[in-house]
Amino acid sequence: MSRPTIAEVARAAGVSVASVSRVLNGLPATEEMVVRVQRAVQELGYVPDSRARSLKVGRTFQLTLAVADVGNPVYVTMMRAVEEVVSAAGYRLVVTTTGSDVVDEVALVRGMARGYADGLVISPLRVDDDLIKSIRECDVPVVVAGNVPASAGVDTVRANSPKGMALAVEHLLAKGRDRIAFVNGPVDTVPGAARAKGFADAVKQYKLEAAGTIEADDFTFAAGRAAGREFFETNRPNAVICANDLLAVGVMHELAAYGLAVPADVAVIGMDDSELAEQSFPPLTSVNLGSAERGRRAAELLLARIDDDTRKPKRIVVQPTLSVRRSTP
Amino acid sequence: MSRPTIAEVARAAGVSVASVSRVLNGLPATEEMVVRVQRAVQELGYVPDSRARSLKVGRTFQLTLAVADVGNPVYVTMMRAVEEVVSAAGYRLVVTTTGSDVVDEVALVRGMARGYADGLVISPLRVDDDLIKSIRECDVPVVVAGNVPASAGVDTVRANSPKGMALAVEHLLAKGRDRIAFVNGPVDTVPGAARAKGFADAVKQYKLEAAGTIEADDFTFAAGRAAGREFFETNRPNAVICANDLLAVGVMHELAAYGLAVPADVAVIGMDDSELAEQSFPPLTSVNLGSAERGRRAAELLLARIDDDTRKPKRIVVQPTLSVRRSTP
DNA sequence: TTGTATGCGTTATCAA
DNA sequence: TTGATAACGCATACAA
Repeated sequence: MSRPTIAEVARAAGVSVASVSRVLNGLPATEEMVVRVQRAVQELGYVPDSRARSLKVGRTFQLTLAVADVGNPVYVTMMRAVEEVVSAAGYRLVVTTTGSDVVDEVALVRGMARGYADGLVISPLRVDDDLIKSIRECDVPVVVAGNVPASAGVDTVRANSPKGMALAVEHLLAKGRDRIAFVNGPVDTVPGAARAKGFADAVKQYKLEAAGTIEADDFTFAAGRAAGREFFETNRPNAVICANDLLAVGVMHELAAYGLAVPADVAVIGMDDSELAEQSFPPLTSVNLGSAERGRRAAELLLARIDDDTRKPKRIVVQPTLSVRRSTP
Repeated sequence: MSRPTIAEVARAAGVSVASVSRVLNGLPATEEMVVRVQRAVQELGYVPDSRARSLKVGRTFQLTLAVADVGNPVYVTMMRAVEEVVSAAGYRLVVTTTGSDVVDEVALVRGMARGYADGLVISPLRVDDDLIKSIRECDVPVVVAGNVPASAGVDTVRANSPKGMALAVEHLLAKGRDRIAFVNGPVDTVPGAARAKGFADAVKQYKLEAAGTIEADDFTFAAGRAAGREFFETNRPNAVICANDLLAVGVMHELAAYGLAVPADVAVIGMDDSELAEQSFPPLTSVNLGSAERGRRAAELLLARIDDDTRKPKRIVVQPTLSVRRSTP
């Protein structure tokens, strides 16, 4: 015996399928009707089929969050925030990993047309015209957690990297560190470009002589280590800012290998203020770019747009703060 | 104008909906038919609706992976492995966080009856009769990544914690550490109970005098720190084995706070061999309980069972290895 | 308030 | 090989 349908419940309760549906969805019904239906539901162990319901109402009550790398702890933070908001609104969250290739991102957005989910929060690592186009043409609402042009006409919520970079530089200068190096991720990515600009701005504003910039191959721990190796063969900075926490932890490992103490010899600042910042040793001073708040607001924007698709696209910017820990003096 | 349906494609191509469906699903058709349909599909930008398809074929081509805590890096490893297998088989993966409460796990398994997904891999932290019952009664195939009784009649793939614990103890003894402490997670959890038994066995086998056992409140970094604090006020072990990497990193932080050097004063071994083990400082010697392989095999079992529900339940045990890093001499 | 009947978009069965 | 048509399980417009 397979799963009972609403028709069998109706038969068992001696009422119509419409009445069963109404009771199940909390629409007006007499006390007796409610009792009869609920009893039948109970007895048969009836559970509504979400597939059929989805087809009928045109919604899956499922939302997608697309991130580049589930191994990056910043996405854990963001995921938690998004999950909290959407589940409170009665949606399930589907987390998808796109990888760092933009064609996979485009394929994902295009695939949304199949109706897997009612909406999408995407945090794209790389953005090109194809991606913007696919987002604009997407059948379901999309919110970008990241930076795309206003012309894309889409809700966005992004971090303020330049401001965050300024916080990091100010902190280091206040602690007397003036030879500041910068380890970035790939500059052809959205966060990479933003961090690069932020660092350049800060250097100019504070009239620093930048003690070298290096572009790691990726935003990962391994890339951070490799960058660190390359780095300390050429420069001798007394501080280094990294584009995210994973890179920073990688660099710290390499510093240790070179016998340099953190923060005594070299101060290190990460970005994202992820759980890893707290767990690393020494605990990592990190720029909190508001990943939790960005996730929360992105989810809220998505829900709002699902509710009303005519509203004007919002562009939210979340301001950074600095979480000072022991990797800086 | 909204998304085109198969009927509109049929009209545009001047053929029947049945023919369109056939072409789209690669069933036999004449060359000309294929061309005409594909052209119409192209022109209209038709994309099949997965909701309707799901209702008709009774499958969503979606699989669920349920884990306790997305912040635990061991699940990242497992998730990656599962994702790889299921996506190769044409399924999307939905990752769900259950938290550590068994009633949430039961609710999740029960909810599968709604037909959200075609199968479930669950890695339960706590197991009770309700959960076993819900798994046995579940409408879709379930594979347990963890330890449940054979009487549950379900496919399982689990780690060999006792063996892993033995590896850790042997390694420490070989390095001359004889006062070995143990920081476990909650013993009312599946992994907690398994680790506890494993440590007790190893202590007996190697005739150790255990230098204290402590039960942390959770399998988290914060709980590890708290456990470490409590610990080093009472005991002075020269080695400590932790039930997972997060706990181990927490304990190492506390050791540093007490001015104890790792591994010189105290050797530390974690379990799971997650990415965090590599990233921690010093890099953490960790028992690899085969989380990647467990994920892979669990996914394979699930696919096999979806394919044939009559096959006899398999119980796979994955053997551990030791990843030696610098937190041990 | 309740029941009847229709349709959501697709696949599958059956005749042609 | 192709076309007409009946489901899949549910929600809802409309009638009673």
